[in-house]
Amino acid sequence: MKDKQAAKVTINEVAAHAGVSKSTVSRYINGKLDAISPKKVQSIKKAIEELNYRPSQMAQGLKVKKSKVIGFLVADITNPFSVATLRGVEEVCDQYGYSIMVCNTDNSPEKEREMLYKLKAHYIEGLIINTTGQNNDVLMDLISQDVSIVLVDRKVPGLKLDAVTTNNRDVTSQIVNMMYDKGYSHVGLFTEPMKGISPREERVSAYTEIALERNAGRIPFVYEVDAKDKEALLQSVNSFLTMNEGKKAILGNNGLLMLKIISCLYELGASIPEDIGIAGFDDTEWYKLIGPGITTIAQPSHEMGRVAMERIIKRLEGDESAPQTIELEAELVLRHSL
Amino acid sequence: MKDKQAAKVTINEVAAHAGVSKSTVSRYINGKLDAISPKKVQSIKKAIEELNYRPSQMAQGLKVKKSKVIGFLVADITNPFSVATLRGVEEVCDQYGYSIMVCNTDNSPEKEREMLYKLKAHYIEGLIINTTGQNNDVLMDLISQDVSIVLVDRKVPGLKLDAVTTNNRDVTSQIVNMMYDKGYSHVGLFTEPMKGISPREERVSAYTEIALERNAGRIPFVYEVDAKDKEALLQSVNSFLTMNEGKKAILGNNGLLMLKIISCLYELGASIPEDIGIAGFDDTEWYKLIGPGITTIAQPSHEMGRVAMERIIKRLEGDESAPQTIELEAELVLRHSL
DNA sequence: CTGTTAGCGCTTTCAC
DNA sequence: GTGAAAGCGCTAACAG
Repeated sequence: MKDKQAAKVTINEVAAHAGVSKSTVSRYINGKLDAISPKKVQSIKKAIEELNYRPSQMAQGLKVKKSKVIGFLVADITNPFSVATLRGVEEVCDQYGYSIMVCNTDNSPEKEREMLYKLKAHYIEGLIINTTGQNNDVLMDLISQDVSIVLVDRKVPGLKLDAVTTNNRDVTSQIVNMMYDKGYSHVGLFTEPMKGISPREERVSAYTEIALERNAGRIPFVYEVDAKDKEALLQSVNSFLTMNEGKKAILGNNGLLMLKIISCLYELGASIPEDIGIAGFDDTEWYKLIGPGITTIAQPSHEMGRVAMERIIKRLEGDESAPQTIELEAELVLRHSL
Repeated sequence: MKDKQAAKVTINEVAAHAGVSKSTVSRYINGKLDAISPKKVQSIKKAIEELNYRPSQMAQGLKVKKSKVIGFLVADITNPFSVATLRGVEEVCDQYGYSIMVCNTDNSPEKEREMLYKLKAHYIEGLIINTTGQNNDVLMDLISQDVSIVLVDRKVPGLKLDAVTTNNRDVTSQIVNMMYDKGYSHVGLFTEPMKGISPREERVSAYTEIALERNAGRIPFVYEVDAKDKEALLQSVNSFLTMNEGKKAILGNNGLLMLKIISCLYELGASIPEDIGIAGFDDTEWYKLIGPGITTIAQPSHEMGRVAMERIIKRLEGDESAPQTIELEAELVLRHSL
């Protein structure tokens, strides 16, 4: 390590420099200006500027049990949906002086658990989480430690927590109906394993309901696939594509999966929407540039992040009202893939 | 606030529970096991498990001046390039028990400065930054505070810091040459304002050099545009497109810009590569699905994140060698947009 | 208004 | 081996 390390300036130096006690400096820092004589305010201000002093979050935090950091725990930060949400969270964090600690879980409950403990050790004040649903005990522990939690996108049954989600059921019904209206007799839903993940389940359930209703007698086509298993996915897509009847369309359960499905379609030489229609969830700017433009359900992910963080701020400010789940509206973006 | 708050379990409870002093527990936590009698090791282990104890990072940090957090400061976390890098950083952070604090600067030097101070207040041990280059003083201050800094993607002249970059010049020359080889007589480079940002400058300079060499007498076509100003961009693209001579191709300086340019091309009804060729930097999975597939220079962004973080770990472990810039190889991904 | 004092939860000499 | 004590940088009574 370097030893020419300039000692960090502390409240003591400021106090000495300004000729006051550190309590007074502390008061100044905490904005209790009207409890300090104007001249001292001036000298403290001057000292702080000259020394370029910044209070240590660690020391402050240790004392008041407030770290000014909030945790953002998602399955995969690489997912554009998560990034957009993070952006929203960040905007309001910034506004209130909070910092964000970002963690990936890769949908692994064990990793999630580890991360939760890590975040706890950092005394996070709030947590925005896209949970696997397998660590409710740790979540409860965090709650008892006074950290404010809000679930984004995924709700957890039996966990009374604030949540911000989208109207998955409605919007799924809407698009599935539209698909049938457009004359697609066979609409297949591709989804990653549900594993109790609420938005996936809601979409599947809404789809199934409409499929049953509109397509009497034919079983709904739900393909549960692993987006990472390219071969298997290709198989599934191909088997759906080559069923020898009807006009077909695929509904993809999320953006990442859509990407894989479209790749498969290209590989199989199927053209959109002539050979097969397709629509999905999430929206990225790229969607409009792919094929004829992909019709999709755009989630207000950025907004979800903002709302989630605002909820946390409210909680931190003392709001004790019952947990609520805020459902934001997803938007159907019509392009030409159907 | 809730008052049923379960007190956080501290080292004292553990000590009491295990019937030892807190010094001994501290020794245990810090792995000095051979300095503790085996039976005490057992009882401490048991106590920790039963109480589900985790040492407070804040308290530890305050004492040893190590927060176990590293800062990740980028212009725009929404940029896929940044996300991939973050992912890489995260992997190695995880491995060494570090947490990441993520901040956006939006390319604003003022915001960057604010964030740097914020990060400093959190006693970050390391910083991975994609800098505007306008806050070298704060960076130096951080250095004097013993935080290890590594620049990613963007180098800063005059700042002797570790950096990880890509071989922009080489790879740009390569692709530009290829474009001319393919018979494009007019290749235009579209870039966002250079403002001293090294990769942009390097690419423009490499392009200019080749353009001059291969296209004697014709001035290079460098369009400096604002990716956010849709109208102006459309203008520029159109003016290049409608020059009434030669076979044309565009080279876009980064992924975000590419997206906008391709949109413009679609809007103008130009088809790729018949009416105009195009190639760019960065690579996202979507590139292969757009038009005929976009030829691009894929940066090893994930790898860059890993390498950057590994560099920090080395520094933190005491490596005092001279700052080095590690240049990773970008890869030319040939598809059919040229 | 302002300084003194006592910790926050941990690490680290320094004795025993 | 192990505990007592001091202190990291800060805040929060409590006097004055």
